[in-house]
Amino acid sequence: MFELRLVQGSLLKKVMEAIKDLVNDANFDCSTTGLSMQAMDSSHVALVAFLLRSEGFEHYRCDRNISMGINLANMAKMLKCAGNDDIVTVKADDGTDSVTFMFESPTQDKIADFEMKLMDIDSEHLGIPEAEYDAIVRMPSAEFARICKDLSSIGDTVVISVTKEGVKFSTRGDIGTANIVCRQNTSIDKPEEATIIEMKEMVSLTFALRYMNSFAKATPLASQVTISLSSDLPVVVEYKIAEMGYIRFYLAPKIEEEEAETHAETKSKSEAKPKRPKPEVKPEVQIHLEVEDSCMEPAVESKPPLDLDIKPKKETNGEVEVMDVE
Amino acid sequence: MFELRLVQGSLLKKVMEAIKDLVNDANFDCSTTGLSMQAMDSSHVALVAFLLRSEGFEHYRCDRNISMGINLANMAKMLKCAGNDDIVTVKADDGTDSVTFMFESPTQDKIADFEMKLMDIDSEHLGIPEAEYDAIVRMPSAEFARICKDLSSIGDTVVISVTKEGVKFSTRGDIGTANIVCRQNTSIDKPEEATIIEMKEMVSLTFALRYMNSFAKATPLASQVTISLSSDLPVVVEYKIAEMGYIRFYLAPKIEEEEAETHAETKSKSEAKPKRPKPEVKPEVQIHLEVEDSCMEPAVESKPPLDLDIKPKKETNGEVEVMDVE
DNA sequence: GCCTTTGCGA
DNA sequence: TCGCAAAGGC
Repeated sequence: MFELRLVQGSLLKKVMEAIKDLVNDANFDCSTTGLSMQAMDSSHVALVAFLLRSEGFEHYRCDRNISMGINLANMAKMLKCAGNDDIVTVKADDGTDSVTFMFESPTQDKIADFEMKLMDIDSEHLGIPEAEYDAIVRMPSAEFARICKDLSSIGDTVVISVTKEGVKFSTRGDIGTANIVCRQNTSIDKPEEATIIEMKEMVSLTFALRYMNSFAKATPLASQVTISLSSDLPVVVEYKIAEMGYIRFYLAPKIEEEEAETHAETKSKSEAKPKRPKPEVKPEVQIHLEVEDSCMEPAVESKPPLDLDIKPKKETNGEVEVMDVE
Repeated sequence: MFELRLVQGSLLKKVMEAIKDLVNDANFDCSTTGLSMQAMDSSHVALVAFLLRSEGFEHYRCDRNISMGINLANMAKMLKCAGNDDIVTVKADDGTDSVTFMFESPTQDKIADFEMKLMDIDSEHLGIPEAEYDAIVRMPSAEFARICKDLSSIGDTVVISVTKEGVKFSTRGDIGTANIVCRQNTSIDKPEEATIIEMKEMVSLTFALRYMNSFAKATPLASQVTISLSSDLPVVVEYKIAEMGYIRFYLAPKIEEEEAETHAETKSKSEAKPKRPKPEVKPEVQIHLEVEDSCMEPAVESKPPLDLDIKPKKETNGEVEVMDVE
């Protein structure tokens, strides 16, 4: 049987709110390591992964590794019924096809339990190799969210360009162009407002703002966000969950059109971005984070999917290996 | 070249929010006097004018008078990307067909620049003659906004009647009638809560609430609103912008039906309102603030447009005469 | 945490 | 165009 108890129940609610719009159904993997999930978004463009380590729970018991197939919208619905101060307990008995959520009000005056049917979901657990990134930007999560929201009122894609001095977010749309530069700043007294850039190579990559805005739903989980960029890898947008783990979003860069580069103000930096080198293809199953087909821009030629260097691991018998890279 | 810098950037945002629903496109006139705009609303029923005097800006430079054709919705979109505490810089080089907005966060850690295409807009600058008004009401802007909102849930038009004692806002609709009377009150200690009436003649005029509610979008700009009424003139609803200027809305009164007057509770006062005397027609272009054709009341016979005594001035070569009546 | 405001769907 | 739900401000 599997059981966990979390005093700060709002945390689970926030995790669900952050991913439910991106992923429809996913397997929640429960092991001695903790509770984790990994799933591609419904259009196979982005990948979401979170981990909540067992040590972070007030109580955690996992007799055997199990995998619970969950409809995220339904689970979010149920968790919405928990008060923000409620203590949440999640319980799944072996051999049943349902999971129970229990919400206890802080005063213990109100106790609710919700039972939800589980689903059978085909999915393989992907081992995502840790990579070296050309640039890692750490900045206030609220600022990142604001920038993505603002830019998406002008254009559909964002070019993220990193230099030693700062990070620039640019877009262009029918009504004009926009550039937002965030300077590096190590505010010691307010570390949550710091913007810190670790850079090996200058990098400039293009992403669909639509997905960035989805990722930014995780903002309530952490005051800072970490954006890891490399020319030939999907960007990683990570929110650390205090004391427990993280939620990470992966998104393949858009291949910039030649025409688009002509306009780019960061032209000189574009050499830092090699033209989409073919990644070494593993003979096993290929996992694709596909370049989004935008029905808004029928003129833009649809590009072949970007191969991702993600090695699939066959998940056998509910046995799960949780990747724990910190 | 033209450049202005405004520490209180939220002010420009508020001006845009106040007018963007009323006017689609308009010329922004930049002269040594300041930045001003004058435009009729898209259905030619109301007129909007604002002035921000050059002295009010932290920096103001205008080498030659220029007129920038702006799509207000787009400009509002861009200004929404400015933080409320941001310092805003607006820049337009001569001979370019675009304008740049720059937003600096208070800490200078974030600097954004937005470039917007300008448009070619035909419009003549109207000299609006200062008029003598029968009655001028000054009252808290929030109260005026609340009244217009409340009344529009009952009826479509408001009758504003001014006597020495106070101002009455009345409406009637299918579900009943409403009258809201605001007494004159000179609160010395809280001048922003005062309601002050300067009256030469009793006056009672009818306006479309729809427009009044649009005007009330300017409420965040000033704690007080001034409503100037005369029987044969458009009402002026003015919000002063502290230290800088004003935003003014003009709206032609509706011609009351005889039937409507029968119902009017202010019947005795209706003599103060001469039956729509034909204004002296200037031989130049006639500017009409047309009486709105309400598709809600097909039974009401559409009246001919009310001629307004507004003398158009041909705007020549970007030369602008800013009316500055305080 | 509540309330106003804004964006979206009917 | 109105009403509802999510989001931002006090």
